[in-house]
Amino acid sequence: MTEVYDRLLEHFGPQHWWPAESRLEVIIGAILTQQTAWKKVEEAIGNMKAAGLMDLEALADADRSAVAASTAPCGFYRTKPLRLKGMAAYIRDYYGDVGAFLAKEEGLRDELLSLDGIGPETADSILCYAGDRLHFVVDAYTRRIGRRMGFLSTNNYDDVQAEFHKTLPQDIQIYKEFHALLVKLGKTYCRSSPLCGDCPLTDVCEGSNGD
DNA sequence: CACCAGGAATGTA
DNA sequence: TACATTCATGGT
Repeated sequence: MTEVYDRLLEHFGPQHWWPAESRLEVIIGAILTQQTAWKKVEEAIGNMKAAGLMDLEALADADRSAVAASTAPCGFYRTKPLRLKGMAAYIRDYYGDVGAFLAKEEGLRDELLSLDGIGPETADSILCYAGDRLHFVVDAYTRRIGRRMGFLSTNNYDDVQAEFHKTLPQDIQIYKEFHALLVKLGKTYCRSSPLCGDCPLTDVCEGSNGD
């Protein structure tokens, strides 16, 4: 697994994840990017900034329709605006600000999971990229690649994450970079089998199908 | 036309 | 517990 990381980093270089100006922006982006191309998330975040919604108070108190107008490029107009507002209201009401919320030592992941619209991957994205916690982010590419490369034996989210946690160095930068690199590899070579021939890791990849 | 994007919630067996 | 469906928009 670590060899895969080394070779991906050498081949693709640093991916500079997570692109954001603040931790709130990471959280918002994590919710907006669900089943949505990142380019659209950038548009939506730009819209939110222009509308003054990149702020915990403003977002929590904003009209759902106003938030929807900004997040429109990301689709899910009935759910995402409510989820963003719900998240903002929760953090504001119970912690005051994002920093205080992310500083919580225990139970932070469970608390994130209790919020509407935040599942395992989104929670770990927030913990890893906004909170600098050692929570590896497991996505569809990660499981597919891990299985093809032969370094993952299970498919369950928590089990896959545990494999990474026990194999990787306890280094937040590696956690951040590795996940970004796996997404980069997946988007570039693992979408359709013909591309596998040009993949830089064909020598350690067992096959192109099996999904 | 089908398929997917830096998933989650809900329903079914 | 393990799948299947729905959510919405825009790109390929």
